Amino acid sequence: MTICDHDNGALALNRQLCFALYAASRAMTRAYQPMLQDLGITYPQYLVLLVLWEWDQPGERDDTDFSVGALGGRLMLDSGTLTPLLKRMEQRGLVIRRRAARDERVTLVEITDAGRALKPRAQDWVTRQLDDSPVSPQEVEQLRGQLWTFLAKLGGGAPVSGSSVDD
Amino acid sequence: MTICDHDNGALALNRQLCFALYAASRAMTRAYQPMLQDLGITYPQYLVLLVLWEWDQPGERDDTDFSVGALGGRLMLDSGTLTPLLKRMEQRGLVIRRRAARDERVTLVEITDAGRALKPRAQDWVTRQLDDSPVSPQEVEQLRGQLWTFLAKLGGGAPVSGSSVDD
DNA sequence: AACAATTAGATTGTGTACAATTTAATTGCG
DNA sequence: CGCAATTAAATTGTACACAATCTAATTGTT
Repeated sequence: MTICDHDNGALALNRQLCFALYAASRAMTRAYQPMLQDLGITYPQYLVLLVLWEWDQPGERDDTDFSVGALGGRLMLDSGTLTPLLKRMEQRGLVIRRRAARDERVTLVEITDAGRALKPRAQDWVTRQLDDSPVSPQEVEQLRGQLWTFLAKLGGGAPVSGSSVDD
Repeated sequence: MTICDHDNGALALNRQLCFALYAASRAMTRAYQPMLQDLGITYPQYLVLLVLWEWDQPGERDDTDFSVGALGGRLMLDSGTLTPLLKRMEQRGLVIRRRAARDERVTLVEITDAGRALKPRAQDWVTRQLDDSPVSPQEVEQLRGQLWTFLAKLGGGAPVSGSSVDD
């Protein structure tokens, strides 16, 4: 039983980090569904809001940097994903899209009050989850750290580049 | 600088385990692209093949268990995802789909020789990657373990259920 | 100024994910 | 047996991902 002569070697599914990541990522998305459904948004839209909420702090940045490109850089998503996603968010009144005056190629993304209004609700939910999570804050912290270390070595792009190394 | 009065608290993007998982999973898929393109398959199709290659060992299981449902259980995917994916794999000659004789509701999935032929090529690539990876085997192992621990606590389903706890 | 090269998004096409519904086969029970 | 519940896939509809291509605006030369 413990002897596995059938040589799947490096290819055993359970041995694959890639599958563990894939499964864990989808399980995480699933775990967010109750909140997302309550807020009426999808998971990637929620990630967009996380960025916009950060950008919405007074005097954080030059307004001209709130572009589709900057958003994509932060989330590592390209325009093929973000453009339709942002259009849907615009239809729901969560953001406004407009061309930059100084460079008409650039589309600026601005959060609306309706978008801001979702923040405390998300915050409450996340805080509540962290409180009665079966996973300890230390475990979460360690896993998150390892994932970013791993991502950096994959050349996938750093979690943040510069200003707000806030934790 | 270390004081972040703009209270994003629990919602700072970089603090989100969910985003780390999401980004890492997509980065991993990206890392597999060269091989996948070479084999002419997609990432989820590759995961299906990993399962089929495991099932393809002599005397491993009852044939009647090589169903869409069993595949979905292993990969945590439902028929809405698997059915079209398997149809595409069938068109490329990698698998055969047929109804089970004993229960016509069940669709059995069988690997073909063309599907088997991809295994050594994948194996070579994965082995090569592990060899000159910037991430040590210990790191990979630890991360993988933590992800499964985490997944189990999320209630996402165990990596394997029963027979082949082979590593 | 003129024009090739670059850049930022948008578009197109393919392939997942997954909720919700539908269809067909099987099971359980009176 | 007969039929309501269950079960397994398939289907439908919405929303990502991402490669490849296209379009329009800008820049860097000469």
